[in-house]
Amino acid sequence: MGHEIQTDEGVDTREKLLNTAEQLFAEHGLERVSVRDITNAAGANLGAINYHFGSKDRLIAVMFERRLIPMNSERLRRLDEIEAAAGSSPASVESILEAFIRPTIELSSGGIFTRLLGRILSEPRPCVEALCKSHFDPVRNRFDAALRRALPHLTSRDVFWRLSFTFGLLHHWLMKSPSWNPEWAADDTEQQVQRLIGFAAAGMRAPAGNGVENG
Amino acid sequence: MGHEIQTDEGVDTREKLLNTAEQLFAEHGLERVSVRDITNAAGANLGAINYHFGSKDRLIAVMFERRLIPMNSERLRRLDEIEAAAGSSPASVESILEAFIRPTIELSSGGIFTRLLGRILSEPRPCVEALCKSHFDPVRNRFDAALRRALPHLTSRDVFWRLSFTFGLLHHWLMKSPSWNPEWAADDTEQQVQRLIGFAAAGMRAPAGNGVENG
DNA sequence: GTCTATAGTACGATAGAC
DNA sequence: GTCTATCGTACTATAGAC
Repeated sequence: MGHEIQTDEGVDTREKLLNTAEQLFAEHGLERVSVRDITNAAGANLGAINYHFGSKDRLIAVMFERRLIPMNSERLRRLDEIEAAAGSSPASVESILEAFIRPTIELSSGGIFTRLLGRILSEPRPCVEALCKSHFDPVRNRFDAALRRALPHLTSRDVFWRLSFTFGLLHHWLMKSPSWNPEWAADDTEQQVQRLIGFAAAGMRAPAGNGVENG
Repeated sequence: MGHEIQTDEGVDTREKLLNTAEQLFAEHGLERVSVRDITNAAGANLGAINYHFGSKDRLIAVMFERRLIPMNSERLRRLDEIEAAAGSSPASVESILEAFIRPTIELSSGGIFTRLLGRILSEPRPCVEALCKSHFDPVRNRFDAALRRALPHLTSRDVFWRLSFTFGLLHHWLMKSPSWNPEWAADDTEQQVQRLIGFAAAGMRAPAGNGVENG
């Protein structure tokens, strides 16, 4: 890795630690990357993470929120926009799903954060589970409500499940998109978005289940 | 579902270690559970895992394969069966998906293994990634071929992606089904299977993407 | 603000008594 | 086959020189 002659003018240590942590965590997971790994790769000293963030957990929280908060804001902004445009009629399923999915991909910093996000959503680290829940629950509730309006023939339980499945396929895509299989990287971003939306929208519009009407 | 009064005669130490490890790993992940955690919870001594399995990695492999191998065999057996029953015409999308999904749930040992499987599929532990790949790739290829026959108007790339999305939503369901939200547990097994199949089949049957015909 | 040294703890694995 | 004691290593976090 490069020698930084002038650390002060390029990227400061704190920023460099965040970027390095993001890449290492995305690749190897939160548990298998130590603060030593990060500080070494960032060209900083061992104490740097504790000086700048206080602990490994707080570094993770800062690294996570600096991208997730703008992403969720953009999701909600887009949803507000399409609902306003739709006026009194409900927005289409496709447009609602697009409001969720497109920011996931467009605000992912070239794919690094998509993988990190996929990783983090699966990790059992206690400090992270609470973080995910607090950030995702309000967003989920907003999209759930929008989809209930778009699919009034479904019970709210149907919508709940189908939204969960949608998050699931997106989550899996986040984890695997860059590396798993060469074919994953063959389409461009726009094709990826269209494939995700097309599949999820069809699932959302599937015929309602038989007899389970307790939503 | 018998209770074994006599630990010495009912379940031997090796078996007890496997069962205890399965539960702890499913709950907290492979990295955050130590061999000490397992031997303590199993009422065995610290050396037991190394004596019976040689290492933590080998314990993980044995624990994983004892359930995954029968599960994959059953998936392939069911797929063979429905393809034989369909004769020269292709099997339906729903029946193919059911052959994959139903063994996942029915051979999950009351939900413990579903969560462990979901956990393990996300973990970056090197020994596990190779294990997953070697067990899943042949099964995936068989189902991919069956779905290409069932959906001849789709390109093979379309089928590849849609199958990936299907694995994704199933993976997410594996991870979250028991605990995440009280609503997840409200349906019985048969309803879960039908919801999963209904959503995935609709996604599989979605209109083909526009202009991307390079499969 | 940067760096070194190190405290204090937990880990996987092993040796050897029984 | 079971158990205890322990080795060597790696970790997070901190203290203190510069």
